[in-house]
Amino acid sequence: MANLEKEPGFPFYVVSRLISQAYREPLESLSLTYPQYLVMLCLWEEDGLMVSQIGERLSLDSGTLTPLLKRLEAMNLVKRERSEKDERKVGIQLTYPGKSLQSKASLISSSLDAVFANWAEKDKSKLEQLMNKLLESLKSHSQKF
Amino acid sequence: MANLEKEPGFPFYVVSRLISQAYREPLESLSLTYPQYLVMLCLWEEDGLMVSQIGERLSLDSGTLTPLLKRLEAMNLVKRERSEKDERKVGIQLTYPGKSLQSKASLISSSLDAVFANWAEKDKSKLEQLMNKLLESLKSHSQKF
DNA sequence: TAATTTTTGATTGTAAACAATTAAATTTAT
DNA sequence: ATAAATTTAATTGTTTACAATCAAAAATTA
Repeated sequence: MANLEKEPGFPFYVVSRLISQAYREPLESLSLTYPQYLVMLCLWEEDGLMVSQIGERLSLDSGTLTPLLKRLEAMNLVKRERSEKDERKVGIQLTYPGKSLQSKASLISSSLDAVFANWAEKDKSKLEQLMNKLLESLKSHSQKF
Repeated sequence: MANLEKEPGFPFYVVSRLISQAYREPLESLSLTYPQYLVMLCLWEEDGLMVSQIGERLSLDSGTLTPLLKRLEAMNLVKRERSEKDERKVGIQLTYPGKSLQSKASLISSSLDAVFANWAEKDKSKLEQLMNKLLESLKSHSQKF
């Protein structure tokens, strides 16, 4: 494993995919994918966000978000409405079913609890802290976000 | 941010994508994507691996690897040869251009150095340690890997 | 041996992810 | 005011990523 072990990015790549997989089963009850769930979390926090604002929060661009939001619209969870003031902007509004889904979603965020079950609290909080630090470092070196 | 902040998986999701983006520019000189680069790393470490063995090392299944390997074959970096002993198995051999590419690849693993430049050595090693621990925890809860 | 199960990779279909480009509207500068 | 630059989202094309299924071969069991 000499080569792969020298790649500092590799564990992050695998961990991210395994986490998405861990969310898959719990999210089936909402018929959402993991990225769709994250978009819904944004909107439950603040309804009526512009596409660009969702993109800022999730570090995703319109090439990813536009089709994803159209799928959420097709599921009748959101409405996409072009702003009248600035017709470049598209606001994303939760529909009633979209708002209602939040109650079902409260259990999802504990999907990783089993994974961390036998972890020391200290390690969990340290990892969280270092991941946030890394996120900031990466963003400050990123052109896009 | 109340909702997103409660999602323990979110930072891993963003970090992984920002890391892939950070590798994009350095990897352009090899005309490789990040996942293709990881496959090549496996093969530079051990030539002639079966598809399933690459999948184990990278936690990827054949639905991802088969088309990726066909692209590497189209680039003349690998050959795919069905085993004579067990005709279900397909061995992946490096071509001469595939082997030669390794010399150009030595610089790639330092693509994140700038990101970690002002990090304390202690934090870096702690993060690496905790990520490997998390990887093991996730794998032990995974059906697939 | 014959039937069943497992292994292995390929295929199909859907959904992200993102670079590059386009189009339209707004803002800024001249 | 008008030209140039910026913002914003959509579009296009390529590449992952993965579930589900299939087919063939091999290994196991009856």
